Amino acid sequence: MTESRGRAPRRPRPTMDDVAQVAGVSRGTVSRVLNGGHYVSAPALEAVQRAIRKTGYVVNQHARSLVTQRSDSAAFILAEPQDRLFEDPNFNILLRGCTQALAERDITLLLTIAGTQEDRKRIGRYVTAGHVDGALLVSDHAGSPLIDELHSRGLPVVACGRPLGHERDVSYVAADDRDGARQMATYLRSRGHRTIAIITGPLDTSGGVDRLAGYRDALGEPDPMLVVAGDYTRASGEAAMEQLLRQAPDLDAVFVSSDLMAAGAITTLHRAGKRVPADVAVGGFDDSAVATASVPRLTTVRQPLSRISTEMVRLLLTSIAGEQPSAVILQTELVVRESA
Amino acid sequence: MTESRGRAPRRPRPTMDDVAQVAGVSRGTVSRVLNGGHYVSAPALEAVQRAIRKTGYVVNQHARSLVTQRSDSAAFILAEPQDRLFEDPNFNILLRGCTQALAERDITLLLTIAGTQEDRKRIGRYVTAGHVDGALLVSDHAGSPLIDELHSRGLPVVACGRPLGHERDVSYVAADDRDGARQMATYLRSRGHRTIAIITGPLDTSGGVDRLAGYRDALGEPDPMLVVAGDYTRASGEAAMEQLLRQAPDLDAVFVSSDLMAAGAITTLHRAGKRVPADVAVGGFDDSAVATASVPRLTTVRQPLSRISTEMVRLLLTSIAGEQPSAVILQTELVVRESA
DNA sequence: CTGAAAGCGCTTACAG
DNA sequence: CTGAAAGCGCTTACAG
Repeated sequence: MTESRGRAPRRPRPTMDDVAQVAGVSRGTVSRVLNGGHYVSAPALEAVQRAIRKTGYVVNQHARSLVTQRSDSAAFILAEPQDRLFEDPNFNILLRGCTQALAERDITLLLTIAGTQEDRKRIGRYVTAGHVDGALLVSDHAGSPLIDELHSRGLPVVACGRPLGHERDVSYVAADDRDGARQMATYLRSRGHRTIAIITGPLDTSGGVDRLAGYRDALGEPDPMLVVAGDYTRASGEAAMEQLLRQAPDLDAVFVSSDLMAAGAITTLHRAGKRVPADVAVGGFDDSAVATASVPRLTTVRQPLSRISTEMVRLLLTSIAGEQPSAVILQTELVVRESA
Repeated sequence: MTESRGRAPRRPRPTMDDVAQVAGVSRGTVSRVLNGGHYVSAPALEAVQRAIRKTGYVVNQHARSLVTQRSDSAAFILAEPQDRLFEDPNFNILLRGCTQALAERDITLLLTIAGTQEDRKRIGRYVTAGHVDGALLVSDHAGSPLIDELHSRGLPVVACGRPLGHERDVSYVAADDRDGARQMATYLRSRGHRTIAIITGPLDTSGGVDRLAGYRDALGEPDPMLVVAGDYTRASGEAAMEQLLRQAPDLDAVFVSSDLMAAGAITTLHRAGKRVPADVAVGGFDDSAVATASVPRLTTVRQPLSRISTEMVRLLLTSIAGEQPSAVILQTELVVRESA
């Protein structure tokens, strides 16, 4: 009664020696059972399994990692203020895809949020102290010290999106942002729009510069009044659209570099009394959940996020296995709905 | 040139012995420097620090943890499908508060999402393998095996909200849900409303049952047609409101057990041509960011989430230090805005 | 197939 | 204040 209540007794955890003793075998045999059961006789195997159940043994990961030099876990590092993780459905998909792909290999994914400079330091220390075998780096900005530190420590890293300035140093997986943007811009022009503005992502990220480059490929060098940068948040989409409306009131289309910002832009347009797409056509990027939740539903560029996750995990595993860094670029696809 | 490109050389990590040799001291002295610098002479201290810098030494956490039996990290376990984390601003605040409070003690918080049964198993294994010193358990449902496993393994655990069925086993921090609900229900009646419905949270969580109990305290046993359960998501708020409108078309007020669900309920009311609060008054619970973003802004019950975070961390630390479990109940407060 | 032994990289009494 | 030594709990060749 008293035993079953209150704090669970902090009895010392059973070790492999305890299991070995109960099973009547040596510690080495217990270890072999734990690590695949090869070279173990059937009776020994069963005795060990029974002993494990009886003692409630759980391996001590620190001891194991100390000798194997592996932790069987990886870090998902989000180099953004925490709010972004919560606001942007892309991260959601990405995180889920990576978690699942790693779980299949029995690797635990630890989510860490490196929003502040201080966070980045703490996380840099954490991941380089051997806690993880590798890192998936999401949404890092050019000039961030994080990627430098991870790379210089020799930690296997895979970035999501082209890591500006580190294209040859670290592996990465990216959608073909430039081509996707080109498709969208070309489509908008083909629909008869003449004054096509762009809301870009941050210009220290590949999504920012590459989607702008694709727009330029299709439409040539734009009037500077038609270009405003956002930071991928909904609020920044609203604000950027306001600025565009002031700077270029005659625009008849806008290519927005993310669906979430596009949803924000639509809010601003409605508030200004503009109809979408009749007065202003709006194209997004991502094809995330926001695209179909938005009214009208977004014409957008689909990037294959779950495929991106599995490729990131694949590259991470090969990198942990000692391979050279490499890059994977995935196709994008125009998805036409109502907003443009 | 080739050296600076491609894969960083996987040189073996420097160990304490390397540092000791460079500094010309023993390994013990290096360890003392690392652990606070007590009982170390000034020259030795400086020599070691220089050697650490020169070698780029980083402690091997596994080796350290093996002897200290501590990992200096804790798990934040969200026992919900992943989407909930992203949708509900409460988790955001909670996570941030806990991360920060722990960072001050140099403890890293690992976020794990235990949405599926399989996740829960994997995470149970992970946290009981010594990876973390304790766990913060958020949004667990009655009957979930997770809390049993953690507790039976003797892992220090602090729950957010009253852990139904484990009130004496594990520490927890909760807002006074029942009193908050009582305040809201009393307020709604004082405003002249006569047919006051309730959208509850899941009835296998304390937030679900306790807020319903507070409503009962104030208004007595309700007509069953006035009670519908949601699951704290916005979508469930919309659906529950639709059901209420069908079951009790004459209702003139509704107490919704979370702000996010309340926002969903308002969407449904507007869609049905009802004005808020003129036709139907809506009261929320949480006072999260949703409350002020909603139109009209929500009258709601404030729960002190950041205070809850710091208390959770405090209890976790005392539990890790070996103290008996205890509970902290924090006051709630009615916040009147436009929706009721 | 199995056991004895070395060793992973630390911390921490213990002498000095 | 400092060094030598034991020991944390595992895995993995190495003999047998």
